[in-house]
Parts: sequence; C-alpha cells; structure tokens
Amino acid sequence: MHPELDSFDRKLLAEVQRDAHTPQNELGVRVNLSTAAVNRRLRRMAELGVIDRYAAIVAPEKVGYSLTIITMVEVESEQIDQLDAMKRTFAQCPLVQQCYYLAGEWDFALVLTVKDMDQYNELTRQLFFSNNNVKRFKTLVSMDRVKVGLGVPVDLDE
Amino acid sequence: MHPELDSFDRKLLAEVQRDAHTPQNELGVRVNLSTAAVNRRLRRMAELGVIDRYAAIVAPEKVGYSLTIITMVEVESEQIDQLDAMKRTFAQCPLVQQCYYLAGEWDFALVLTVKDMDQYNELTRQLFFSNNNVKRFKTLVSMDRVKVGLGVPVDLDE
DNA sequence: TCTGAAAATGGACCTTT
DNA sequence: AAAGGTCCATTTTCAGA
Repeated sequence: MHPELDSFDRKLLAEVQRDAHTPQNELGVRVNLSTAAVNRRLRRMAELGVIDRYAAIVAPEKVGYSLTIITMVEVESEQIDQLDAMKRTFAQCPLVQQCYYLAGEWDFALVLTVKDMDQYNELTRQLFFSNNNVKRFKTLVSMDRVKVGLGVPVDLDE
Repeated sequence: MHPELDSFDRKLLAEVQRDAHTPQNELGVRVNLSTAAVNRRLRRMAELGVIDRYAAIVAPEKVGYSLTIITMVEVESEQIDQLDAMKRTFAQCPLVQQCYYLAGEWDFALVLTVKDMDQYNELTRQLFFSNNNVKRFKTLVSMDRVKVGLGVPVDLDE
C-alpha cells in the first residue's frame, strides 16, 4: 500500500523534517550511510511524494501577523457543489493557513493568521457574513501557539 | 518593531515558502536581483528569525498517518504550573502536530495525526483520560485536509 | 561505495547611491 | 554607511563507474 520505507528512510525523514538544510554528508554520518545513498533516498522519497516539498517556515509574528485564530464554521447546505465552492474560497485566501472539513457538529475548522482583530473582523465579513451558505461560526482566539508544525511521526522502530 | 523587510525580501519570502529548493540564481531572476544579493537577504532573514527554519513537508498519508483529528480540550484548573505541564505534554507528543492555547470556552485545540481510530483511542487514554487536569474533550474528525500549511502571507505591495 | 563533474552557496572586493 | 554587482573559493549535490 504505502511505498516501502526502511529504517534509514525513516531516520532521514525525521532529520529532514526538523531541518532540511543539513547537508547530505552530515545526514550520512547521522544515519550511518554514505552521502550518495542519502542523496538517492531523499530523491526517491521526493519522487514518491513522501516528501511533498521543501519549504521555508516563516515566523508570523516577525512579519506582523501576530494573531492566530481558529474559526469553526457550520454550513447551511451540504450539497457537494456548495461545499466545493466553500473549500475553494477558504483554500484561496492567503490568511487561511489551514482548513479542515469535518464530520459532526461543525463543518469546517480554519486556522487563520492575521495582523490584528481589525483584520480578522474584515476577514469575517469577507468569508462568513457575505457567504450565505455559512449558518454560523465561532471564533477561538489563540493566546499561545504551543506547538506549530506539520511534522509527521516516523516510527523509528518497526 | 519588526525587522525592516523591503519588497525584495517579501518577494523572496513568498517564493521560498512555496519552494525552498529553488536555487538562488533562479530566485534572483524572479525578483530581479543578483545571486549574491539573494544569498545575503536570505541569510539575513534567517538570522533575524524571520525565516525560522527550512523543513521537508511530508505527506502523512504516504507514511501511514491517514487520519487527521482536531481535539478540543477543557481543563480543570488554569493554574500556571498545571497549564505549563499540559503544554509540555502536548508539545512532546509526536502525534500532536499542533497545539494552541485558547481564550474562551475551550482551553486547547490540538491537531493530531494518527494512523487510525485505534491509535487515536489509545492516545486519548494517554493524553486525556489519564490526565486529571482534563475536564472534558471533544473529538472532531477531519474528512478532508482542504488546505494544510504554515504559509504566512507577505504583503507584496506596501 | 568511490570519484569526479556540475551546480549552488557564500565570501572578498569593488562600485554605486 | 548601506546595499548591489562581479568574480572566485568552497561546499554540496548528484551521476557514472
């Protein structure tokens, strides 16, 4: 089902999720592999899509986006095309960092980065009030981004 | 307050958040700067902490973590040391991708990646049931990761 | 795994504003 | 001074034997 990843691959994944700028020879000494082997394995995992991409992680507060907000959204209609339209709207908005479509009471959870409450207020009009498929929404203000990342666990044993 | 970022810096940030593997000479032609200037600016932003780090983004479903769950947690006591202990617990758990400490009804929102419901069930025991500072928690199952990222908007104008 | 070529990074130095 | 550009040394990546 999944591509075969052996224990070397998984160790590499763990390293490279933490810091993608570690040179491959250094990775080699850490996982006990030659530079070339590291290179081949990383390339392979990128081709397989296991490694989706490499990205710079920017500290939001350093660029003026110091407010993180989580918004729960309930929709009026769950018709596919309505939902798809909403998903597209949310996905396209640069202030929406993350959007999950949920089972249960709430239909969407959004993680938003904004400069301040004013900006959130405006966003609120744009995304929710002016969208007549939004039945209600609930705003949760983050006081502390305790842990933020996209790290996927890798089972180093097994 | 924030470090000064001019329009070149912001363009670079946008590029590099999307794909950190673009070579600096290519970045140079895109933003109209020499390779050396690109290099200096990226390094400076890394030193300033604007660029927190570079990371490989792994596709969770490709490594067997195909379930994303959002859990809301309400605590019993909001004493600082109790809270800190919880924050540490959550932050340390590899299955916890993200953890936000919230104002209002719920105290924490967690974004979790797990293999399946069994694993979530077990995690639930470990993190919530066996923690007597957890008053209650609510599980929201994600059916679609509509948008997932840590991208911070950069104001290309201004 | 080793070796070497090609590419990318990063520093020195000079020039422009 | 502050920042850009060019050129060069070093480091890193990556393919072939």
